[in-house]
Amino acid sequence: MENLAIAHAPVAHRLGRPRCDATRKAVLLAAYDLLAEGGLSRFTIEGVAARSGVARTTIYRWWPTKGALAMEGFLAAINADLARPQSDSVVADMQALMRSFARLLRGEVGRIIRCIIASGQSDPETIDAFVTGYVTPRRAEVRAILERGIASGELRADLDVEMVNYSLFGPAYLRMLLNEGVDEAWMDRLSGFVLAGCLA
Amino acid sequence: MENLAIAHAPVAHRLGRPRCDATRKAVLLAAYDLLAEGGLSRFTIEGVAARSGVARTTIYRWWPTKGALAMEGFLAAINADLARPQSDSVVADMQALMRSFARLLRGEVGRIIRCIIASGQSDPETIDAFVTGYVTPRRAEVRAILERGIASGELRADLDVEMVNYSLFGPAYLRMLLNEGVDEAWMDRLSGFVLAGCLA
DNA sequence: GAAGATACGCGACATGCTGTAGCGGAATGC
DNA sequence: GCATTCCGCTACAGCATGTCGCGTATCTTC
Repeated sequence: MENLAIAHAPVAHRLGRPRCDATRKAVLLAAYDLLAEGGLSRFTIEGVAARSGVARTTIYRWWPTKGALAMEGFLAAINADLARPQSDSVVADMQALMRSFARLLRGEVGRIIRCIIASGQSDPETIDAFVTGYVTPRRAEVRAILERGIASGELRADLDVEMVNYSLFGPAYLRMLLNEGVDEAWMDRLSGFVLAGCLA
Repeated sequence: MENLAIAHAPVAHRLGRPRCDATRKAVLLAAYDLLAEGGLSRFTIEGVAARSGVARTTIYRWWPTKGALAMEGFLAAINADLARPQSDSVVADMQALMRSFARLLRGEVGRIIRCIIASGQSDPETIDAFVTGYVTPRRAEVRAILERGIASGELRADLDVEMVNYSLFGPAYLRMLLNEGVDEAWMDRLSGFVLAGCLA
């Protein structure tokens, strides 16, 4: 809930009344809740205002678009709930990570990610924030695991790490967005398929 | 423009004035145009009504949701513009197909697909229609190519065809949705990576 | 302590889209 | 001719958006 120096940073203001942090947090929490409960359709700035008890005009003052608000509410709420196992086998670690990602996509967070991607299609800045604040860090984690595997000789030395990343996450996102379901069995099948081609 | 017995079929009406097909086509064309021009944000039923010259109430009578209208406008307009090469090499064929898919995603159709996926996130029926009317047929084409490769011995006999499908299209969709760009060079790299693991 | 600056809540307003309803005219089958 | 259905028109209520003042609260600087 604290990793949010992204926008509206405190800036060590010099003049005037400082921004009320309780208000800001109430807005972000309400945004997250509404997102998690009702999806994109029920997510409105008016709704966030009503739920948070913050004046609607205040929200308009600080967040430029609905998407930006949703994004920040999301980023403010996610705690590192993705498993980060580290065993002898990099393949096993990746499979565990992808299984945990599948659980994530099926739950509350998944619903919010869908909202963000959806509203980002008509608002590039939302997508940028999502990529910067969420996707890129996750990719870095995967990259680290894979490079560990390369270093240990478990994986091919000439492995295209970025493509492995895409081949694992791309299908998962797609299945979620197309309502095809992201269960652990399917995810195992996918990671099995992709990682089989990565072995040394 | 004719493959549309999906909804509102003619039904060989027995009584009353038959539905005006020109009106229906005008609506679908306007829907497609608005989608292609302005994206999801500028796509409204009111806008479609204004552009098509059809009364707004008439549109409400025939299309249940905005998403359904967008979907049908899209499906009514796409002609088979995906390359369907058939050479000696299944790998080359797949690479050509994916390149052509990359071009598609970068163009007008890509923008519309983004709209459909976006509005589908708060409207399951839109996604269903998209999967049924677009995704599934395309998957079948890929499956046919891959099975040809298996039969000819070019590809592994135990290949998980469905996972190849996902590994190729999943990343492409994801890159498009995340505004990362789907250029042919990247697509070649992806298909090269995936198909390398499919060889016999 | 006073002045200036900023944050917040409140009320109001214009705008646009949604979704529904009723009416009248037009086109069809019986 | 008649029932039936389609279509366009007008109207309406509802809701969300985005902006504007205004009054008040809270902070820094002098």
